[in-house]
Amino acid sequence: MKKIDIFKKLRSSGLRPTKQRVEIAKFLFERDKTFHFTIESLDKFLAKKTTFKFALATIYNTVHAFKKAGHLSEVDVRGKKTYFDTNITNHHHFYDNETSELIDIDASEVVIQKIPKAPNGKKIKNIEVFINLKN
Amino acid sequence: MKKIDIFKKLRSSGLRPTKQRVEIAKFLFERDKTFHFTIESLDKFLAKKTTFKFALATIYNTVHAFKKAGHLSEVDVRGKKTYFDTNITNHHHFYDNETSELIDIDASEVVIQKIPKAPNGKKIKNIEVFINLKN
DNA sequence: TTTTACTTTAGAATTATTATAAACTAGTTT
DNA sequence: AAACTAGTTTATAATAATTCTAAAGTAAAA
Repeated sequence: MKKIDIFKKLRSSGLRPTKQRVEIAKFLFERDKTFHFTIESLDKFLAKKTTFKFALATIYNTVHAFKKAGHLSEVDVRGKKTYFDTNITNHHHFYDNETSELIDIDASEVVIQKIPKAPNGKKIKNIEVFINLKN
Repeated sequence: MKKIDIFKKLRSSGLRPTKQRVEIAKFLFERDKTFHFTIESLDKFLAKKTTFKFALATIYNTVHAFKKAGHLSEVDVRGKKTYFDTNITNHHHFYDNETSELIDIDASEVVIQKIPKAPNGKKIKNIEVFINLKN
């Protein structure tokens, strides 16, 4: 993804392309594979990669802005920290408890044959399959 | 579940049947349906139901002791609070985002036809299906 | 009944996250 | 290009959930 695309992505989401947002967006979206992270890990990655500093609050703000704009999704993982995912398509996850690592599973790789119907008055919003791994 | 069973349950898990643990165990396990709760909600329920006080730390300790002993399971729910479940069988959940409520789905009600194989060196520990609900 | 090891408790500490308010900056207007 | 305006970053404070700590209490063993 080119710089100009980053700018477009931000603009189209009503986000001003500030120095920090561009840097975070480049780090998150200029890659081939999907990327999973927590705010803490993102902060560390950015500290290594770039010269200028990011306030933690800025990282929180920016990541949530991206999430709100639909550029990131949030993943349900047991634990205290919130995990984010650059893969915003409908998909599932492996979770490796030993390494606390998430691995994407393409939606086509999981076929569900039978599912209960939603309780009265409710509809199914989405189905998440979470496969816990062990060694 | 009778009081004597509660005692046995605690004993067999290496837990001394103290006043607090017995009271919490009775509240959690003397019921027909499975029960979902957070520490905060359990604290409120106990405050209503019983006369003596429970330190929050005791509730945390006791719930974690029950979990460690296999009497409770923890549920992956996005958000800050940790959810627990008195249903320790292999099963799935509906999650109602409007009410923050969990509803059990029996394992037999979900049939998965296709699943990817675990990454090299890893094995599948368990599969959790999480169905998000909307109105 | 004395002892010992485990528990409870209140409060402090920690961790993740969100709020705040001042300083700053991008984009627009002049 | 200078001035303006609205959105942004920052450091720090506040909040929320959870864990830690050390003293006081209690169950079970001796």
